[in-house]
Amino acid sequence: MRLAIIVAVPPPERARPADGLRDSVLGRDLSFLLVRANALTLAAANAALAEHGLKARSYSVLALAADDTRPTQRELAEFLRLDPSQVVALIDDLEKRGLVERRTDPADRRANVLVATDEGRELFARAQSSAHAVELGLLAAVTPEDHARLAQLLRLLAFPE
Amino acid sequence: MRLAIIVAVPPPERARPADGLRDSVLGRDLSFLLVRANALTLAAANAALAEHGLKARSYSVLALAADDTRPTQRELAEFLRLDPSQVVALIDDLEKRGLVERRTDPADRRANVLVATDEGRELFARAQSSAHAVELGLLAAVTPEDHARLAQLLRLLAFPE
DNA sequence: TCGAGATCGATCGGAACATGAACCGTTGAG
DNA sequence: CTCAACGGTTCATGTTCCGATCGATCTCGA
Repeated sequence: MRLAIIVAVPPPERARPADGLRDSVLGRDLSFLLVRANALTLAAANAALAEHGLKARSYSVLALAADDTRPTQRELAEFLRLDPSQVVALIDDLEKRGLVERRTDPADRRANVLVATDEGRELFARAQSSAHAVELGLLAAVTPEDHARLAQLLRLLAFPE
Repeated sequence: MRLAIIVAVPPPERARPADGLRDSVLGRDLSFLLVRANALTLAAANAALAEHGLKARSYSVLALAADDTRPTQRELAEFLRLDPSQVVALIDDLEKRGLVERRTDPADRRANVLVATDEGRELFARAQSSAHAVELGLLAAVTPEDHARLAQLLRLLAFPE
């Protein structure tokens, strides 16, 4: 008798624990999707980079130093969307660890140009393969063409003319 | 003579101020593109929401309250990728402004379920149209089909099975 | 029916991070 | 030569993150 009554209640009131939210207004909001995708991706990247003593930020700085574009700190700040004073701390750390060097730009002695040491390049190579592995893991459900398309579309958002 | 020597150096050493970085390793890195796209988008969204006294976070909470999924704080935290203790502060603020109410869930009296007041719904409607306008502005260079595709791909990243 | 253990929300404190003013040495224009 | 602007640094401030803990409530097995 009792059981019958319980079964009779049709709408489970709250069936899905948290998944229902995914179909809400926000689930269609690009800004929200960006925030959430970014949060998950960043967490995964930081976890993978931790074994190399890096985080996403220091990894980015090291990447640009290991590349042969010799960026000034100002350029790094603009590119990474950081305050110049944060770049100082980031480079201080990498420099203390011997991964990176500040060279004063001969063309403008106010500016520091960032270059990686050999040790920095080696560490970066190792970190990069960890990072790539993570990226592939996150995109397991995405075809290579869509992967490229996603990057292309994100570039439009990340670098508006 | 001197001039000749200087002119003889072929590579301009640093031609492009900061744009050269875009073509570096990172420019192909999905995680980095996400970070940067997210930073720009978030800044634009916050600027647009400021006139309504909201930020991206409080806007998201309000959106889910105004929707009729009656989320618990726990669910909000998981969905928005925030610490539960941060959700407390977010709701405190919205509740103080009369936009939102905590109702103890009759099915589990430990849990609070969040609902928007009429005033909250009205504010959300206004804020939502600001948010949509911004989103369209950011995607000016993207066709509607690509817009949809981008959302679809981001959803895969934001909600991995 | 009872009690042990888990869960929800709230609160607090310390760590990490963001933001902005003030500084010094350097640069480039007039 | 002077002076405003700029790159890098430092510091103070405010914001956000994250873990530990608490009281109330729920769940499950004995």
